[in-house]
Amino acid sequence: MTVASKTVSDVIHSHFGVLTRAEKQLAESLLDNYPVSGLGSITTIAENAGVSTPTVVRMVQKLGFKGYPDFQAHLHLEVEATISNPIAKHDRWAQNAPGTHILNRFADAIMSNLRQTLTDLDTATFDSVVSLLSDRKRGLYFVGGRITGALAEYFFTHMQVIRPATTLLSSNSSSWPQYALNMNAGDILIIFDIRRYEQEMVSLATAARKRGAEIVVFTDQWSSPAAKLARHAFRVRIEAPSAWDSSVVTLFIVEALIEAVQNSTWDETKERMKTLEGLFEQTKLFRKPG
Amino acid sequence: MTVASKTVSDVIHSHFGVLTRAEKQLAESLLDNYPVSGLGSITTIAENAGVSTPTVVRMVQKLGFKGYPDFQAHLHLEVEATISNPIAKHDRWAQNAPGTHILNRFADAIMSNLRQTLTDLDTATFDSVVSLLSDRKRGLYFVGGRITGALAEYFFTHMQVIRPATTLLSSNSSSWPQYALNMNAGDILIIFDIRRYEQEMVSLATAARKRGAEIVVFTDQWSSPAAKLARHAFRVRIEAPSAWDSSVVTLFIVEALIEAVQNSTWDETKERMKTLEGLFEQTKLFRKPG
DNA sequence: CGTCGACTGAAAATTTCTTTTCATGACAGT
DNA sequence: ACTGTCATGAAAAGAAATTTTCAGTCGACG
Repeated sequence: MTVASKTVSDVIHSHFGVLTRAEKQLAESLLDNYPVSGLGSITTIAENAGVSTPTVVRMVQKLGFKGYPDFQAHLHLEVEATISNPIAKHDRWAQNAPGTHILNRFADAIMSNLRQTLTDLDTATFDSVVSLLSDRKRGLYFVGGRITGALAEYFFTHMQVIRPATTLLSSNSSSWPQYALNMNAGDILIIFDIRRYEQEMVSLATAARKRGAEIVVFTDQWSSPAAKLARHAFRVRIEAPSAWDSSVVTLFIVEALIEAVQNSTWDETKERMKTLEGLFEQTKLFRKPG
Repeated sequence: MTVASKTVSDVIHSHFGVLTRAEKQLAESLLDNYPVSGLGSITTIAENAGVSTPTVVRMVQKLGFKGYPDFQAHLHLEVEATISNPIAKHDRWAQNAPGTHILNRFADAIMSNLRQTLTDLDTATFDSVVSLLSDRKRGLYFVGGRITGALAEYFFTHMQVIRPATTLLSSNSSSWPQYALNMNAGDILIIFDIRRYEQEMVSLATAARKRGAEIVVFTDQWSSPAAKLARHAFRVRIEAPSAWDSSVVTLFIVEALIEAVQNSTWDETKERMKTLEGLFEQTKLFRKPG
């Protein structure tokens, strides 16, 4: 008999009628807190159900599995399907792109990075950072390195629209001490530092901490040394089929943060954005009169 | 040592630094598709990671577990927490109520954007742009708007490492005419222009065309007016569950281009990068003597 | 009341998994 | 070049799990 695409739960239900007393007892136990209860060894689940191990073997064979390992393999697949995310199953990308094309390979890598990053990412961390960034009493300072400078700038540009008191540090580290000097207790320093890590980031972070600033770090899975000084750190997967690291997932998180912050302070942001729109229009008029 | 309430994932991360090569390899394998990948037997996961079973045992002990069964028991508890308690830490990718957290909704949107963009994208266009950018006889000019300026800068920073004759135009449009004046026939102007489109982009593109430059445009699905003047245009999906447009997929294409260009001119790029690395090192020595 | 058939778990047999031991090879420091 | 340290996996030893065997139990039915 084949168990094909039906879930283990389905199979148990459909066979419930032909099960014996001890087997029904076992089935109940398995369905209770399904499918996690089937994760352990045959001994464990036999004990939990209050039956003997041979009963387990007989039942899974009656259900159509080859043996207990086979049964458990099916269960594992189900757990995986339950836990793992929707983006895991991306079928064919661009049909016109052959499988080996760089675009496809890149897409695969980015998918995997995104999936892993989100798996590791604690939503509580994310939410905490959002509320930190939403607090208008705190000044925001953004800094990035040679490559990540663009990300810092992107983040900064948006936050500057959303709220006041945002500053972008030049990517030239010699000016950093002056910025640190201006920081007040409760201010936030957002650091982008992925390998190869910049030496001066640690000094900057230390100086900021001394001034009482909170630190949020965007780094890679191997963690910048500056992350040790941070209140919150985002460990992003950055590997790509390339000589360079990928910033795509980092940008993803930045954009999600932007939206979340904007959303949490919408009432205040709304007016601000309207005013700003007006200013932009005015600037254009100044430059192109008529 | 106790591993108490920290998740296995946390423990792996916090120990990542002290892991050896094979152990890191194993850790990667475990974190990939965590926590499901740790469900099988020690033999299975060792095979999946391409390491020996003793390595597995040594690592889990190094992580503070009593042995593999202990390690797996913790993992099982986490799986249980994940599945049976939707509000638990791992509720992202929510199985029952998909897309409640902003991260989920963003991920869905980006996935969809990426898929659609790749479906619409002609690989021939991509490859043509790669060969244009790989041609060292052509000068490269990058320009972006208020928001997209960061993308232009990111692209520029990488290309500057890979090849000579790259220029980043200031995002202040008043200086653009001077840059246009310097362009030669065959040079390439890479424009980032997504809604709301910048008026001056068309003027710049027109001026560049007059000088004989080729134009490559990154725009959105509604197309910047500058795209009409372009040799090649990337129409990227930019919609996000946000008041802002998403640049994630644009950055994706930029990174793919960077890799493809680097790859197609690796022999020349190699030496160049080595020299550059040396220069960076030297700079550091200058800044931090001793 | 006796017989039969089916169910069940104890225990043995078997298989698989986990842990330990140990030889090898790589590498840093002398 | 030598030496000691460490990482690694093959293989053996040990432990546990899985499957099979088998005898005891129970109820159905004559």
